[in-house]
Amino acid sequence: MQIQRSTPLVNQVATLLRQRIYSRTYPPGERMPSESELAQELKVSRTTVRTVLAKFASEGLIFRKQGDGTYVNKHVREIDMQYGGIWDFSKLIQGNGYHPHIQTVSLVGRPAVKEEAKVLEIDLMDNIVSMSRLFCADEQPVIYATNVFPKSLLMVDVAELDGNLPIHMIVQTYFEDQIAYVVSDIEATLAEESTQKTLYRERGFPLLKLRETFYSQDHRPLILGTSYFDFTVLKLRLVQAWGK
Amino acid sequence: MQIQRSTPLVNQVATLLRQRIYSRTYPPGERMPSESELAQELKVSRTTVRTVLAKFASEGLIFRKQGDGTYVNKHVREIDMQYGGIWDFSKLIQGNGYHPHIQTVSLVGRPAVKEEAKVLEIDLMDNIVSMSRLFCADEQPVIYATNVFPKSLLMVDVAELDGNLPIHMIVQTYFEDQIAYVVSDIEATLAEESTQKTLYRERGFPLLKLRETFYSQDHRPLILGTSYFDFTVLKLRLVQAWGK
DNA sequence: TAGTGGTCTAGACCACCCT
DNA sequence: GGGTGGTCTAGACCACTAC
Repeated sequence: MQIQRSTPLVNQVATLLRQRIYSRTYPPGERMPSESELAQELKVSRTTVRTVLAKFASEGLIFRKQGDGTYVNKHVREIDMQYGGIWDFSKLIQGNGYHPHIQTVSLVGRPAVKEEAKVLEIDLMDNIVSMSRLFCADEQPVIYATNVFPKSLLMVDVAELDGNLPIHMIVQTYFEDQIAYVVSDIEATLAEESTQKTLYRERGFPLLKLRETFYSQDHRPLILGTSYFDFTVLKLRLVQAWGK
Repeated sequence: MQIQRSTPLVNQVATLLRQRIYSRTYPPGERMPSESELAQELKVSRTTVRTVLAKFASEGLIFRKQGDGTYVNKHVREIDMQYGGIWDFSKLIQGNGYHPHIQTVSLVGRPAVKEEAKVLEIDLMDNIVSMSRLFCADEQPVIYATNVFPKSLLMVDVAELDGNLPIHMIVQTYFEDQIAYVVSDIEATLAEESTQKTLYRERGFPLLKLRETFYSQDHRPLILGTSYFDFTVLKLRLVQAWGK
């Protein structure tokens, strides 16, 4: 009868409309119902509908033409891939159509070196935890990622860490904190014997290198990540909508 | 010709608050005035203020804590850089602190090859225009970009093209159209003699390769771009805010 | 002209955080 | 308890596009 109020209306509406778009109830490239029609059908205010549509537009999922209507992006499939951000590697692998698998290569504690201390805003030689993991797409290794973080953030013993969790779940579970934003520098590099040869490709093969810093809501750096990325298997794709 | 309409309130508010944030009137990491205070001071509704703050939050410029307040991101400086998107190379160069300069290397018409025809959704051998440009940061070459597009989109003669314009201005001026969104695939590659050697670095130097497709509002592909990017000079940095 | 999205308002109640 | 952001409403007018 009435819509449940357990979760916010905007979220419910967003979930519903997203489903309709991905299930082609509103086909790619076609015009979808007007704001007023949606508001009437879902028994919510036009403002609530607009909040959701604005978010979709900023993701590039839909496009809106004043005086005309709202259209579903013809290339939804490609956008689907990057939904969730480029730094959630498991989701990225799924988005590329593979089944993700994480293998923990090493998990050790050691003192921080200069650059780590600087980025993580801790003292030189403070204890940090370094976790190296190999992400596989259908058993094929595609990303080699090393994350380091201050040991002081850990609420549990290092041995208790579950290396299969995505990074934001690790923060949530073991730090009792939340990732608020990520700053990623994208570079290119060559596969070196020391780290990548056995994992990926022959020496000298070009790889993408991601240097990521994860921050909490109060701007504290939580994790410093360095990842090597085989783009021949996994597409690193961004969709950017113009303006606002 | 001047447009009559006064600028929308949300845009005015957005511009003002952005200035205050970048000029440190609201210092990085500090709490800024509440929504109600801002609404009162600027004599607009709280909804209008919230629309602007929501946009800022999605950019990672501010963070909001329910029951507490709104905080300016401590790392505003770094976020500044990517504001405007990663595909406006002139802005990107400016964001890195350099003065941008564009040099047109070649501008020719020719028939489309297979992949170009497919991506641009035209027939094989249809006429296209290929424009190669070198972007410099303080006279140092950093990006080599080739853009191809169907000749049929051009409203003027090829000779009239101004190679100094950013890509979205070219679309606006010569296509009488608008870029609505961009799909970018990011790859790594090695500098080759044929294209990059004289422009960038020694052969075998790792470069970023961007494959971009620019779309109009009605989902027509406008331009296919292939760019080689020297990340040692120019940082390719992304900021992603977590969920919402 | 009818209908669309774009802008904007005033006010209500809620969930949450601080002291 | 008092203030903050989060959610939501009902309604108004404007700018634009298709017909």
